[in-house]
Amino acid sequence: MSTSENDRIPEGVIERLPTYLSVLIQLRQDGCYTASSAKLGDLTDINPAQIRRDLTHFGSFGKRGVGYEIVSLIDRIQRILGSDHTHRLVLVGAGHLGAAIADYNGLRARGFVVSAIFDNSPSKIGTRIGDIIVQDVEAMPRIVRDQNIRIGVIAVPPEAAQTVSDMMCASGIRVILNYTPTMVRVTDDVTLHNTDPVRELLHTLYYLSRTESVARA
Amino acid sequence: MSTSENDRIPEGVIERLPTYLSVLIQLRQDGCYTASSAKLGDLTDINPAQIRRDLTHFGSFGKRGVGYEIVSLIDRIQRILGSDHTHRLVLVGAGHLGAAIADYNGLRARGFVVSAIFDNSPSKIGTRIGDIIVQDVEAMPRIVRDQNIRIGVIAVPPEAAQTVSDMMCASGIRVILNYTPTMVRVTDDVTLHNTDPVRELLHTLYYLSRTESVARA
DNA sequence: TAGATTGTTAATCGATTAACAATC
DNA sequence: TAGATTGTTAATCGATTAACAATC
Repeated sequence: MSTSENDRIPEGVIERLPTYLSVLIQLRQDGCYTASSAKLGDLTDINPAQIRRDLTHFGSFGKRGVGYEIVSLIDRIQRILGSDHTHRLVLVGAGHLGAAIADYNGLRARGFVVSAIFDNSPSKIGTRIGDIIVQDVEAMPRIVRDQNIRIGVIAVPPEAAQTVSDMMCASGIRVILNYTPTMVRVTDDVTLHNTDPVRELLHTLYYLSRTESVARA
Repeated sequence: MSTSENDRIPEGVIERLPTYLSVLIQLRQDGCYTASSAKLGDLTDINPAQIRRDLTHFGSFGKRGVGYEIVSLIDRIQRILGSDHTHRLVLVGAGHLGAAIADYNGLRARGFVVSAIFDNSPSKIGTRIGDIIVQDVEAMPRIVRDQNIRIGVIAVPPEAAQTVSDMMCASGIRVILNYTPTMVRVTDDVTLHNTDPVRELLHTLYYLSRTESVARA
């Protein structure tokens, strides 16, 4: 019964890997060469034992008495996640939110390339965002298929989210990042990730009222 | 040992409440009056038993044989989360992302009001976003204190995130929503929520490569 | 009453953590 | 070698779920 690669990996582990990656990249930029699980734990608020255990799901990457070699661990995690090569994505919605996503340099820095931007408004179609020309959303399915693109980002008004999602599912998109508050339904072979600022605010609000009750008491 | 209110509530429960709220609001808009845990489970992909159990942490809101009365459950959850009244927030960063957040109607619809928008660029200060005039970020601490605002949203370039976060912590902000990829450090009395599109993409990427390996096999 | 669905228990499952031998 | 830190085990902790009696 080996430690690595065989078992199904808990979702929590996968969720933490990008966090490790962020911290490691920051550490390397700060000039560090190695990092112990204690240091990573301090920076991420994750228990060091858990970090070590998470990593052993994929192999043993550290040196006892030393820690983890940052560059090589970055490389390992990137390979695990599949971010060791470039991924193209399509973006639907050329409003402020779409523009914010397209402008965001961090995407390219981490291996994501916005291949095309779509909108359905004649006032948007034909305009540029960065160096990409906004196209009619009707052209999306063809481009997704032709270029074999698997990631789609939804940044349209909430009413249009389900329609766009349906188009993406039908076109062969495999991962959807939905920036809309609408709870969209997707086909079984598509992974959906919702990001709703309001839902996040509501969640933190609970803790806000809690700490204030405590302060009152 | 009563069922309600006393025990510490698991974080997972609190994370799911906003999801229930979203679905309930959609159901009511669709003209429904009651919803069973089975129906909610279907719409949220959450196990019905878990939904019932989550709710009993706070009381018993359903009618056996009938389900949950939607309006009253919405009301209950809003009270639990503290979203039964309006919350003001400040937004720092008047770029595309800031504009997208400020423009977003869903905020107001769920009880959040953008009280002020700040930037540090002379080209932004004095311009309007919606009906709010962008102010110099230097004015932020005073306004937060004077208006007793407890929620801050960071939508600035990554390099500036820690500085803005520090200012917010020092001003008395209690909840920070960070839309920057930078992992900021906050004081102990502040709740931080990070939203990084790249981190979310990386996370879903893992499942992408997985399903494709399976397809190959 | 009969049918439906909750609230709740008890069993399962899985994730987190402390501890330590292995080893750099 | 002595000190440090990993990899890994075993114990703990908590969350999920199935099942069903209570009850609308």
